[in-house]
Amino acid sequence: MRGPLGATYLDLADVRAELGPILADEEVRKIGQNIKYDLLVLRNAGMPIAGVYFDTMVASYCLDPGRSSHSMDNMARDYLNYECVPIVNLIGKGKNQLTFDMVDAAVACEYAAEDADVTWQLYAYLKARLETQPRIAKLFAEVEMPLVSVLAQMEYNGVSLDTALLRQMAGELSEALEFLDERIYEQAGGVFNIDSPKQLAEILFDKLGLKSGRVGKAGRSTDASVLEQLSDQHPIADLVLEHRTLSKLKNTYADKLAGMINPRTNRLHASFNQTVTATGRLSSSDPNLQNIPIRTELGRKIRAAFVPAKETDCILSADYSQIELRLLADFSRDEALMAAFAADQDIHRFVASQVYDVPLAEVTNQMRARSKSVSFGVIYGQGAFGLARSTGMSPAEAKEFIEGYFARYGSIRAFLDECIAKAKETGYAETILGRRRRIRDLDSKNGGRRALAERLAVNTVIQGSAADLIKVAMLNVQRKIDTERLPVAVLLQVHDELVFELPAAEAEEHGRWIAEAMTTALELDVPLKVDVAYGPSWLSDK
DNA sequence: GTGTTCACG
DNA sequence: ACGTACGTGAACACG
Repeated sequence: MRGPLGATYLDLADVRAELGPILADEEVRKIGQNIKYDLLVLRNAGMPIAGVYFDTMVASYCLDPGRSSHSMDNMARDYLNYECVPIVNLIGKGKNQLTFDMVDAAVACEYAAEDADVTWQLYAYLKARLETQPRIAKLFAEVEMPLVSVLAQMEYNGVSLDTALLRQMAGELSEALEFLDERIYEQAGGVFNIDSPKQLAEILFDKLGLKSGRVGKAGRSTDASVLEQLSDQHPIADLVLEHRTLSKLKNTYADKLAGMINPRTNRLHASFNQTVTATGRLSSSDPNLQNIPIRTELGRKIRAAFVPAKETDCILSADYSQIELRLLADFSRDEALMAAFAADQDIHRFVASQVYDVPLAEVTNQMRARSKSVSFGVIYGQGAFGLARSTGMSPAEAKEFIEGYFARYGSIRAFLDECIAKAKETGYAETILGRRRRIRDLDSKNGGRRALAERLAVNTVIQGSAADLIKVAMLNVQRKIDTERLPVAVLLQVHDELVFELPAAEAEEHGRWIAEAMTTALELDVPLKVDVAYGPSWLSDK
């Protein structure tokens, strides 16, 4: 057939008739590069795929999650010593770029053939490498490959948004910002671009003569921590902080989200990326739905716009409680910590009572907050300086507190040391399911680099194991939805949380099995806990 | 394209 | 003396 540009192209009905049955045949194993994309494109073109077997992008990620790119071109260059024909040769670039369906079929065929050939060769190469690493091969075959289809389903589901609410919020934010603009210009004695850190620094530190703090490559920092320091010296600091908060909310969320709704489905279909992070976590993009505000009252309201499409449905969220600390307790086998989780104690209160050596009832809010900071700090490998900064303690106090913490939790110290020792010995940090991240610089003579490597060795084990856990949970949840044909749609994964759309009348019932599926995803010696909340939007109180 | 800033877990 | 908590993605300014 002839297209609008005179190019020949294939008729969709012909393609569907020819390829549809093969693609739908479970017995015909599918090998591809970034198969999630094909799953979505072909499903939307009336050709659902079964028998998803081997994704070269996902295989490469399992073998080396720290690699900067798992694109076919990049892998072909590194693994096959082959330079692929750049797609720009076919479609050009910039504003006159074509889409692939506008390319003449004969030209497209040549390109597609290279694509298939290179993917096949990558498959052979990656399969052989996987065969030398049984745990990674198992992780790939039993977790990551099945997850491809789950993520495709999530992306296909998308999420419904209350656009009127977003518009209203954007309007209110605009008004508040205009008001703030005027007051900032007043305080600054002139108009400037508040969004330009460079111009803002000139106003603050040159024109108004405030004392500058940290300096970066591009000049004096104006970030939130600096502005907070300045807030008792000049009223402009708080105004700028407020301006930053509001413009972030407006530009990144209130204005943007509605514009990304697919007019065909009336829903927002983000990407959940499986081959991006070094630790095994997913990432989300276009838009990122893993960083929707929650920490402040105002920002949190954005979540009210994440709604079910039908009035009879609801949004249900299920999140792991203290997942990383539970893993830390399990890995370190610290008896007191394990007992505290077994008894379902408020873990930060419990730790505070032990470190300060006071009865649970006498733990103050400050004691609890400090213990919470240290526990998080442990997971990230934080030192006394960092703890001091995050709690407001003096560095000496912080140092003392950390010493007290490890005096009480010697087995945690031992676990951290073991993570580092293992990584030094093997060159890898390894998660509960055998996912491996290469850790360099553990022997570096540069103290800073070595310390960073040690933090990575620890953090990767914990963060990566939590990622393994929720991936298994997602597989179990989607499997049950499919086999029992339940009216439940998985919408989002936010690292320790899954978000669903389901009939409001059945929320209790579905919440029960979802929590069960999540808590039993992996067998640990520490009980896992999942909090479930549901309501008319993602805002729903917990 | 890079740097800064800030949203999340 | 040095930097100083892990993992992400996006908007904006600037050259």
